[in-house]
Amino acid sequence: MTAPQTSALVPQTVTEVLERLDAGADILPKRLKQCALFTRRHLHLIPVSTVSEMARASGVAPSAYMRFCQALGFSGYSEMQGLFKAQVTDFRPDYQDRLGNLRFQADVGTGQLLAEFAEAGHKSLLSLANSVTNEGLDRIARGMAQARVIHLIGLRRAYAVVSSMAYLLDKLEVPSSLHYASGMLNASGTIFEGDVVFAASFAPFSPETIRLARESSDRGIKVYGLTDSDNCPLSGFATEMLIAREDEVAGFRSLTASITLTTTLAVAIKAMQSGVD
Amino acid sequence: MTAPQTSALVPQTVTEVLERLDAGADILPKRLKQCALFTRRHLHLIPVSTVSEMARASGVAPSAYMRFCQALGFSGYSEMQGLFKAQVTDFRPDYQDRLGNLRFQADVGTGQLLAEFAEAGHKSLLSLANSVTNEGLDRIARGMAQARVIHLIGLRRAYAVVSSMAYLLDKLEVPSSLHYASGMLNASGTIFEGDVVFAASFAPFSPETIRLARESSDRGIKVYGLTDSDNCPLSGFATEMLIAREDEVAGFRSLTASITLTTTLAVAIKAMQSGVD
DNA sequence: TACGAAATGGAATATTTATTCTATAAATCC
DNA sequence: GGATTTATAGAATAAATATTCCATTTCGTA
Repeated sequence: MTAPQTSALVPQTVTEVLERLDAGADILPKRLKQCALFTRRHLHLIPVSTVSEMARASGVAPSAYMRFCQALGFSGYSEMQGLFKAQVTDFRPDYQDRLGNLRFQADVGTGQLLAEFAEAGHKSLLSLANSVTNEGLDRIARGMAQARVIHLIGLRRAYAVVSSMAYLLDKLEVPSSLHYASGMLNASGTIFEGDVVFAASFAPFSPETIRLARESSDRGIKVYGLTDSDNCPLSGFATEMLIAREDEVAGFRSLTASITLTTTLAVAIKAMQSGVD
Repeated sequence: MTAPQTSALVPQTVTEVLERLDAGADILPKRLKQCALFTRRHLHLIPVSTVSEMARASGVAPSAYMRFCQALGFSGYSEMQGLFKAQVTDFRPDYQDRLGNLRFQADVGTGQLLAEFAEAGHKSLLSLANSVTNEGLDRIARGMAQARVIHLIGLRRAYAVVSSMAYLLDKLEVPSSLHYASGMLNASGTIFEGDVVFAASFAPFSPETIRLARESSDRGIKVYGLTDSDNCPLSGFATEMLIAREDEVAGFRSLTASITLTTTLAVAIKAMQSGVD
């Protein structure tokens, strides 16, 4: 075994790069330390950037960044970039052969599954624009912006949707209240005139959600609904409905379209309350 | 109002590219259709591939792929690649800037806002394929599939993510436990050997999440992490990390990539427990 | 402060990669 | 079925990018 060189061997994994980056933070000279610092926090830029870009972003000359790569053990930038590009390239080597049968079964790997869900997400987002009209969304945002308090209701699959909305509305300082399952039986008592209800319910529809929304509606409270189906019970009495269909993979659906829609809605509500628009 | 030309203009968004790709599938000549087909399913490869690579993967000559880019409305491959690289390169503004940004661009309508969030969703899904490797996801699914109980931890923005995962795992009959904020101080007592922890934490990172995950890790429990940043504290001790970056609109982010990833993960875990794969 | 060693930035060079051109092959129309 | 347009693949060229070299500066040490 020869002298304990700091580098010598070419890093083979991202983990190894990280280790050398952290180790080098102390011993590297000024400019190279700058490179290490920036690179450590922007690893994701490596595959899509040129040396010059990484150098400029790190605040050094291209040749300095070059020496930085070599100090890490690579022959140059290309070799380092190759390691990071491989992360992406290895992801799906032979997709085209399997087009057609996307069944979630034995021969389908995990990466394939992710590719399928991503694809389903793209489709869901594209169809979102078709089912949601500009004016409808605008009316809903306007209606909800005038509420004293926005009551959010959603169970099961819809719970994540309304809870993300609750988080965002809270951050935006829009008064809202997230109704949990346990408190729903008598939640009616906390909903007053001037409030609005935003209820999300996907097929098969939770009776509790429907009931609470209907009770509110009966008392003259405006109810806005979000669903994934044309025959949602909410549409029988809701002031206005939103539809977000999710493409499915092997019978499973993500929440891409729904959460994109509710996120938009929350931001639009805040925008209107701020007097703009 | 003039007729909406199919091409002519340079696509400015991923959404537009997707639309033209889907439209062109019918009208394009043979080789260019091959390009469209492959590219549609491998959008994430564009930023890290050369024309030759994309051409070879599509089964055509480089010059054919070149014409394909031009048929889409780009001047060439570089221009198309630039659009996809930009998504990674784009700089994310700070938390404090959000309301300011919102007011600044509030003259855009609600429908425009939805289009922007949809576009951000497309980008996030593309970036997901860049940061998650086939093998990494596979290892994680395998590791979590062997757990006695999966403990889900996530606060604030990450809460919706873990709660949707909890719902799905429950439906799939995979033993899991969702940890809420209030119970987290002594939650350590409910996590035993043979369990695994799945912790989600986005910048700025919740100390509670990190602490509970670290405590578990110190006790020999396997911890898997989900974050949106290269420098998440979890990566210091987690067995394995997942990164899901979300593109943002006016400083606001949806949860498209994160939930797509966790949905995939849940289904993959179940698949492994069922003995397939 | 003066010396040597190490580090730096910009310019020169080599390599890779995008793009265009052209001859040949299909497809389409009359 | 021949003529004309359109598509294709490979070779030639142009552009971008990585890499090296070297004169100059900076740093550490005596």
